[in-house]
Amino acid sequence: MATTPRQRPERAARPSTPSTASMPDPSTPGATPAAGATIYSVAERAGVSIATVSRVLQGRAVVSEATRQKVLEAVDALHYVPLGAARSLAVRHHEAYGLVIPELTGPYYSELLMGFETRAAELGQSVILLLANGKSDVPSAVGHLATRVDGIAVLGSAAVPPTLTRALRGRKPVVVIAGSSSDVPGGERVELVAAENVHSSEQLTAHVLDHGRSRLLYVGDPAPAPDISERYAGFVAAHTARGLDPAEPVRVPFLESEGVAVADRILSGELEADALVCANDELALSIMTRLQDAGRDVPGDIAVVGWDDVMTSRYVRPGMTTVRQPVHELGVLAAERLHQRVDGAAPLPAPVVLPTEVVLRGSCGCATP
Amino acid sequence: MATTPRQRPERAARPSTPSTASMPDPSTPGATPAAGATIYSVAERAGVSIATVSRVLQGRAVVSEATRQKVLEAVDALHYVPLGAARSLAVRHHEAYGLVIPELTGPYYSELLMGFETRAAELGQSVILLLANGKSDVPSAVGHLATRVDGIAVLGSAAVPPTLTRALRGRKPVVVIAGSSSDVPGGERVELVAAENVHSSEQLTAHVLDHGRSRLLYVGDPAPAPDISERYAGFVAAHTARGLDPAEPVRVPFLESEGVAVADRILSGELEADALVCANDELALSIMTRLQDAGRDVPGDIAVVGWDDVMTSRYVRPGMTTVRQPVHELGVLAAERLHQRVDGAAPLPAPVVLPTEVVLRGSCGCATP
DNA sequence: CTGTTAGCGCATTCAC
DNA sequence: GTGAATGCGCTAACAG
Repeated sequence: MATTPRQRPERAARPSTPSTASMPDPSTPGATPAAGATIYSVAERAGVSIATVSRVLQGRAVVSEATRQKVLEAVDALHYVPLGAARSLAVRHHEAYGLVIPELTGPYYSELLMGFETRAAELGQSVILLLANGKSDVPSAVGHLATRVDGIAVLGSAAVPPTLTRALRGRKPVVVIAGSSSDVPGGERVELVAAENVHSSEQLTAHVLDHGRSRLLYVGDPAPAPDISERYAGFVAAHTARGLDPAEPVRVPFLESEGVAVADRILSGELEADALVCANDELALSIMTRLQDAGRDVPGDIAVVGWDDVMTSRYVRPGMTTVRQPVHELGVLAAERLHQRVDGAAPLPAPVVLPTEVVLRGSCGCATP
Repeated sequence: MATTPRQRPERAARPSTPSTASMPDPSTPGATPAAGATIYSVAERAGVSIATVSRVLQGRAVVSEATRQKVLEAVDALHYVPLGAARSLAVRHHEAYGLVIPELTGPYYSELLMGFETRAAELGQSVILLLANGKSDVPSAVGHLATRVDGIAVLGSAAVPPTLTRALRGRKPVVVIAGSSSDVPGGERVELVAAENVHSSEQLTAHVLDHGRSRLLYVGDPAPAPDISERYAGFVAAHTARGLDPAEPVRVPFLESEGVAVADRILSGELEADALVCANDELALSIMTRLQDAGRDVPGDIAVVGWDDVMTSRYVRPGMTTVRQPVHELGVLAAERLHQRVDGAAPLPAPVVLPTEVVLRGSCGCATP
């Protein structure tokens, strides 16, 4: 077979309108052409080459207004929807970023995702979401994700980072959100973005101590999530700074039901404390409510503080003292960094840390505003 | 140029290990090969054809254990990550579904998304998320999305459906979540999945009337969201059934700040009512709290009920009477239907409607549990 | 301003 | 059980 000009097989185009389609009525319904118009069919119908079709669709190169119109007309007459995969293959970019988070309960992940998606969209990137919880084989799920994105953002607490960063070994840019440096095996090309934890936790704990409390308990398991262990470190630091002895953390999962259980252990006398520093608001809220229902006075008998400033924290009485993180900004930042990296930028040598804000309400002992 | 067998340009493969890589130590770090291993480089390294590589990676066809190992070895020596776009182009499927929702505040969208992602993942599909709010040009964003997915699920209240379904005209399967039949212009190939609204709203309203209330107000704008207008229809129906005259809805956006404003209008006497049926919990909660802060007794002076059963509704006192929707299931269902459709199934003729559940707590006047 | 021509990397018949 | 060849639909030089 000699080198003949590429002959596209005439797609069984069975024109929906008989023939003289000189001025087709676009509003005519039911005129769906076979299926799968391609750049070739559009080009043919417009009487131009595929390059021209590509040009007007891309809007990059200059095309005469006349041919431009012909192409546009053909495009919507045929209901042409370009095949993203073909474009991706040609431009050698997926134009998509992956985001891996554990789940989507509470405002934290949602805000993160919103920030990420917003910025990604501005940058012309799609976002493919992967929820790690409940996936039986996370590594392979991540591997599959890597197949279709230019870069991946992972939440540090997703328990994926180690596996992930190893599996990808510099193959794709990765940014770890709210992770710790230990997530980065041997200086791989991984970046970190996070909200400040240690200092604000120390500050919050000190504030509670300033209220005259002396037997504080830290509630929540620091082990699985880097940010939580940082918060516990702050808790410890505040104690150490005054020569006090910090208690071991009460290691429970971050569930409302676990909060109730902790409250019961306090009510039964098993746990003793005059203040509770909780790993997040869900825990703090469920504990406080249970305590109150049992007749305890918060903060009179016992102070309770949380972390995240969820909506409920504004509605309960007393209001929940907590810490607000710039979660949305974290998402934005992650997308931004990913974009830089895909563009060829070198990974930032040090983690980017965003400031947090302690929100004082009544549950810590402050005069309720 | 005669038809010579396709000569792949030897990728500048500068082998990271000198030569005799007979038994390469996989743990050796820093051995990242150039960049972008392809199926060709893997094949070459394994001494097989690309077809064979494809076979073992796909796991479909039968390959001898020996060659299988060689391939696998080459794959991870080269850190081969297949290019999803190339696969998509070849198999003529994106293996991805799009989900279009307005935003991600509150538990509703999150649960929906979780359900959708979970089911999609089980079906081997990625999910590309598009948040409509804040996008200046939603139709084009959706158009771009259509470029890279096999099907799209849209939230009825996203205000996209009409544009969307028109723009896609049967090009891709679409399922509208919590939309109304009016979203489906002229019997296009669009499906509807939704939670029941009219009946449960009527039931909830009747319950409030049964508490002896007579001047009910519906708070929230039914116009933009089909599900809200259905709920208002239920509100109306409950009144009509007893020969009562339903009030016009108090048309406000679904924001806490708006709830506060509504409460203020009640406190000032501008609005008069002994019960408030709110379009969602956020509204109901902000109104109730404001009323209480001003000294009003809920439900004594005025009853308040919401919709969605958010977390806060369990924590406030009195507990918020509300309606729980099977949101997660809605997401699962949407993914499921999309998959069926992509598989060639015909669109379901009638909407699939999932049952909801009225949750009675104290804010309606019930003895608070 | 427009058309021709190569690939992009993978899955997939066919042969063998 | 394995290899050679072809095409998926699009972008991007390169000519004209």
